[in-house]
Amino acid sequence: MPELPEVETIVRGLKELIKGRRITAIKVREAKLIAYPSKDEFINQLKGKKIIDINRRGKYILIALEGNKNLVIHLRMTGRLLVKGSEEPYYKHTHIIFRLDDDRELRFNNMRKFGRMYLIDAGEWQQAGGLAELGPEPLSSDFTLRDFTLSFKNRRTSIKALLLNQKFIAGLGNIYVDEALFLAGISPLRKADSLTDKEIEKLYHSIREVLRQGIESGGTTFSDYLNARGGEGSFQKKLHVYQREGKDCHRCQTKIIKERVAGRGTHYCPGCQR
DNA sequence: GGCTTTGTTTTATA
DNA sequence: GTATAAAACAAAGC
Repeated sequence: MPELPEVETIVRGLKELIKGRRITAIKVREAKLIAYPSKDEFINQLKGKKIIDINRRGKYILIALEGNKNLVIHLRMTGRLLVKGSEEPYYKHTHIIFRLDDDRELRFNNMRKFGRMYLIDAGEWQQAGGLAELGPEPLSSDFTLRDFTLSFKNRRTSIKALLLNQKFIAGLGNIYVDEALFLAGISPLRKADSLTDKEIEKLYHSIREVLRQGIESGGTTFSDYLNARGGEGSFQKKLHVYQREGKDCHRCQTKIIKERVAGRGTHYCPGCQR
């Protein structure tokens, strides 16, 4: 599940591998993955464009192209962006292929076909799904404890649901929300406005810490996630609660519980998360 | 063939 | 308009 650390790892890989390259041809084998504009427009506008830079906003990948165009990509659950030599065999579920001018290819692989691509002009960010409405970047220096604390006002939903809300904070998904709440010692069932200022501060630091560690480990690979080179991440070895149902808590040896919270599989330690 | 998975959007309700 | 919860949706693997 590509969340902020996985997307960041992919973006860093793409910067090294394809920045400055030119797109010479596009093959679209599954047109529904292009959300905007039409398939024909998408191909026509991309052909021949040079890749200026690659960046990230929340879980969105932003590929800046010459001519003020931006290729925006969301991987959703099972999306991969892989850079391969054009002679290398395709993985299963390779749906869109960008041929580059150095005889390599950028391949959009997507088992469940949930991922989406958007090709937009400079002023068209509204066209790219929820990109324009994202909340703050948790690792940015602009993301202050003061703003985070203030944003809890009048929020009565569960802390789990709130942290998954991309308009509230960008980039967290099911894995890193569960891990951040464990580090902070806060139960996912708590109502957001029941958190004390001290708990919010703990959570603020936990979110940033777990995301930094996730990036340092190159992301979490359970079944699908791979970086741009096709390599796996290693953060799955450092998880405290996610996918550890029934196992002993690393801190207090209580058995980890899994239950549905906010409609999602939610893992936590009833011993040290209150 | 029903169940599971998650990120996001949609819908209904207060 | 805002906040929230629940449902819907995407599709493949088991």
